[in-house]
Amino acid sequence: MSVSLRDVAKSAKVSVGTVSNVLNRPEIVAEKTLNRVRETIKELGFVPNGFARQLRFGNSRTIGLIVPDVSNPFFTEVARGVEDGANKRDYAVFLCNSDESVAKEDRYINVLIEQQVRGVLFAPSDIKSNRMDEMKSRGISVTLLDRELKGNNHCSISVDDIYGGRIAIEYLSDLGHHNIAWVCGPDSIPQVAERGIGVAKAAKVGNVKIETVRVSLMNSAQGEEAAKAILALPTLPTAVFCANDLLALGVMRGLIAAKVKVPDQISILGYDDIKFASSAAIPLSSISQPAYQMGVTAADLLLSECEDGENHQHQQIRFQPQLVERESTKKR
Amino acid sequence: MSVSLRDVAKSAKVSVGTVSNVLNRPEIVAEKTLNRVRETIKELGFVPNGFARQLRFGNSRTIGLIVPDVSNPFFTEVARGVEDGANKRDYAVFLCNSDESVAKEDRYINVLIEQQVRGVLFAPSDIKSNRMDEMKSRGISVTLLDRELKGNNHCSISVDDIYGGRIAIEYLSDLGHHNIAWVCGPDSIPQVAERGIGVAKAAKVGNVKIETVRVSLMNSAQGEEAAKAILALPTLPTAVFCANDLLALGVMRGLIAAKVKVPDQISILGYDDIKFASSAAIPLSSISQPAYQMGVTAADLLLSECEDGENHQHQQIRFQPQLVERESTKKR
DNA sequence: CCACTAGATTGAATCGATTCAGCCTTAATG
DNA sequence: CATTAAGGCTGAATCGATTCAATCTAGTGG
Repeated sequence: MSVSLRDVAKSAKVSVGTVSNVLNRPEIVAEKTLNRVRETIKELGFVPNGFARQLRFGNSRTIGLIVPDVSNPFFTEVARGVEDGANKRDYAVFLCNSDESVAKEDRYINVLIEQQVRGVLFAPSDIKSNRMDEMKSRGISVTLLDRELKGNNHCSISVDDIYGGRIAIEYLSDLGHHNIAWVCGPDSIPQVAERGIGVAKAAKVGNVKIETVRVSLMNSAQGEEAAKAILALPTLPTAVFCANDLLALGVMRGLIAAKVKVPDQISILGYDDIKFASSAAIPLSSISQPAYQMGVTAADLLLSECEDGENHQHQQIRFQPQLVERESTKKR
Repeated sequence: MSVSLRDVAKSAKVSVGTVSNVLNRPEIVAEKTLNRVRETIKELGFVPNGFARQLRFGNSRTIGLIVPDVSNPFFTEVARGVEDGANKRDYAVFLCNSDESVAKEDRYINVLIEQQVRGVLFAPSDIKSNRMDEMKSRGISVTLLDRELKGNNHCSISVDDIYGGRIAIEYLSDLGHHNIAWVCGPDSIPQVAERGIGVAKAAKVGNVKIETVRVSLMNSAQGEEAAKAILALPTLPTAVFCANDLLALGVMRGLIAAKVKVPDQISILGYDDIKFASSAAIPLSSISQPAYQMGVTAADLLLSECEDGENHQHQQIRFQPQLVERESTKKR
């Protein structure tokens, strides 16, 4: 069925060792032999069997990527970045969606161990998971994605959500808004909680009044609900900051439906800067996370850990979100 | 570093064969031995080395997924479906982005062959690629994604884009629109060309006048340009059908900016039904493709081909897109 | 007490690429 | 001509799990 190195050797009338050398240390093989063997390889369509190679080496050129859900736009971009970063170094990526289920995560970790991946990029749903140590002890490097862990046992890539919340309020405050609605989901989502902390901090410093409007799900339908709640507030805020863009778009729709002029009467600021933010009716200002770049960096970090081995220094890289100003926010 | 089956055997004072039997055919091992060996396995934290097993078996439990770009919303959903479908059968998925580059595709195909994947889900940028046959000849099943190939050598999963174009125009025509602008990208994109064929067919039957507005890129900025072009038309159409949702959102923005009432004066219909379509200022009516379902089905199809072997019947599955009616379209 | 059987266990051979000690040429040097 | 060195090349041993023919053990029946 499949052509083996031995077949090539036989066909080219050299030993297996020589064929192997042609592949891995061509410089020590005589020109003539080199060409002949290469010819034969092409002729037979030989591709080395990765298993055998990896069995010998004891490690592969693959990594695992465990995220809650690739179809979440943030992770889509991260995944794309990871893939590019890994590809650059000639690694292949296993895509694993955990759906926030620890059980699914566990199964995947087992699969990845069996596949002897070199490392894992992991956005755990439960940070307390002890399986990270297990992977470590099996020689599999682990880099945390979008999470951070106390101590210095792992590399990690995360976003400074507190900072993101802070610059959002600072920006709105600079525009002259001192009465702002903060539309967010449940605090059980760490990102929401952190952004909220940033909001509170900046509000204190800037002397801004914050009205918190909490919804259960962070989608645009709930955003419309939030708009209603905002309109029912005793004093109408002049700006709304939403914990994500979908909420913001819902709020926008709700406000426009109620004949509120955006941004003239109320400014709206989102979070995430999803691709469609700029395509909205009124292009949405948003806090952007460098998701793609995070993915690339994560892959880089993980693979350098894999390849440096002992003398690797764990790093905690924290990305700063950035304000993207569009048309949904305006000076008061 | 890593514990091998041999280590377990030594520690439990049995032969390697017995340990292997404990793992794979526990029913033929004596109760007492079974327990002792299992104990030892747990004690040493032994996990079998997948490479060795796969080297022996000659095949893995992995598949490859080659798409132009996972961050394209359609493929994001497909990928998610594929992952779920594969996971159900205990397969892991390699994610590969080709960026429409044949060279990158080629490199990935080599990687996948090396990894001895069981099968590949492939959305080739160039359908004429002969590497599919090569994979076949290596015993790797190939299922085409979102492409179809004459002949009956491959399974394939695709969408009936002609049908999609047709039902779009039929729907608009039923609403009383007989003067419709068709906003699309270059015909070199097969999907665009096919949707256009459907449009033309339905127009002929329904006696609808179609104005084609062609743009170079299918994003929302170009959609705004298209809106200008539409407004400059000698007779203003009463509906606009766009080749994808981003274009449609751009058109929507352009029309609204020009004080055209949507949908009262002009209806807008998109294509793809991206997640964000329902969150638009005026929720966008669109032609929806069952991307997630396509992914699941593709994985199923591929894996049943892998597992059935000889007696597998190639199937060409064609999904029908569906109209999703929202608020951007209205009876005239 | 032997023969026979079923059940349990063994361990060498296997998969395919890599490695490395050692062999074979050739060329250069004394 | 003998010696040495260097460059090429070889092929057995290796990685770890699986397989299967061969061996061993205990139990039953004659």
